[in-house]
Amino acid sequence: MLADAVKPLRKDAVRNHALILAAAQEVFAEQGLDAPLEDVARRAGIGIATLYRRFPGRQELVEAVLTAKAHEYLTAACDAMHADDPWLGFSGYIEKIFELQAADQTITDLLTLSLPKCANIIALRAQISAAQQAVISRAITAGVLRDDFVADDVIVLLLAHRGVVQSNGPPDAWRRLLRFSLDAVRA
Amino acid sequence: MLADAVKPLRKDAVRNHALILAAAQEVFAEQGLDAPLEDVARRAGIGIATLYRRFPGRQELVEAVLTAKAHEYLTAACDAMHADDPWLGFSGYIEKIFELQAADQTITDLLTLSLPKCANIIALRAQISAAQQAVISRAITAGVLRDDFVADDVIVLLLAHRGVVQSNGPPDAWRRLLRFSLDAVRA
DNA sequence: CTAAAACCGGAGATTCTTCCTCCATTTTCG
DNA sequence: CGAAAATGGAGGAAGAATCTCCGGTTTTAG
Repeated sequence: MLADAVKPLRKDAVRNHALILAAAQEVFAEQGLDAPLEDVARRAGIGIATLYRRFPGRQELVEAVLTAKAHEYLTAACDAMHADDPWLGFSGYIEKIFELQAADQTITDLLTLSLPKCANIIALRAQISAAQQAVISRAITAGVLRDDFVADDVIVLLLAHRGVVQSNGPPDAWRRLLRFSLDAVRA
Repeated sequence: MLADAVKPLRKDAVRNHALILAAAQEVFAEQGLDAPLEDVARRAGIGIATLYRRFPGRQELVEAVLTAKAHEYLTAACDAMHADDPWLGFSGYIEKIFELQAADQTITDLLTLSLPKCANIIALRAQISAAQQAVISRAITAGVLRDDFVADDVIVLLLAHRGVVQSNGPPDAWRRLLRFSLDAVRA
């Protein structure tokens, strides 16, 4: 493999690249990963053609956004792993990801969607899984989490949570579900 | 108000009316209330124009379908109210409506959607509410249901359930949520 | 400073989907 | 049988989203 000499982007191109990424984060968070790309361009304050020049298609943009999100998520899992108390670690983790998802539709996709050719997201996902499993195992060993709880249950909870968040009912209805969820899984 | 002499429909028209209704039940159950009406016509085996002649617009069709669903739902609530055991009544009710919703997307809409000018659905909904409240109150009084459980929590559970059902994960993931839900709300 | 190269933006062609109507043909019923 | 009622499918209207062309502008290098 030869090191390909990538021609450096012009500085306005670099700036727009960043603007697009930031706008995409916001728009995807609000509308989901299939939001119209025109909305992204409008929020970035640039033309649609520019967006297509920086990111050949939706896939590339989605990958960039999800990679950033994955880092955020991974931080939550690591924090939980290192918490003092096993139950606070676990429950804080669930609360945290519920909050993330309440503010950002893309979180569920991050864990459930299959991103075919995106190695770095797959790698991040593996790290998240590992940290999450540590949180779960520790809580079960400490006797504070029901012993039949498995990693897939986190996804079930996230899917359930999304159902509540996406409905247009009272904006804090999901806190009620959080409470139910924690009551349900505590040993 | 004069009694308006409604001209009787021709027998083929009556038959098609029934075919459309049956098809709409199936299609809406699978795809949601905003499924294309062409799909309904196709499943009914009739032309699109015929559908529009029998039902002027989507609204009328939706109301007809939801009215039928509401009866089904009301039956579940009444059964639960008359069950021998308060907990079995409540838990059986939740399980029943989860099953209904797993097979039929429209159930959530029935309780959450506002159907402006449809008196009979509003009436049915009131009956459902009353029966459901009886089931809840009885279970709380008997000390088998957490005493802060309210009617709106049923909607939270249904919304959560829908989130799981609509995801394209394992088709029985929702049973896991059912288990969590019942564990969470039992006193 | 100047000109080439890179970049920008938005109009608009394209495709897709759903809704709904027109009208020639078929079915029902007295 | 014949008139009235009903049917079905083609196709126009409308809206949403994707992606490209190209005239004009900004950056960069010599």
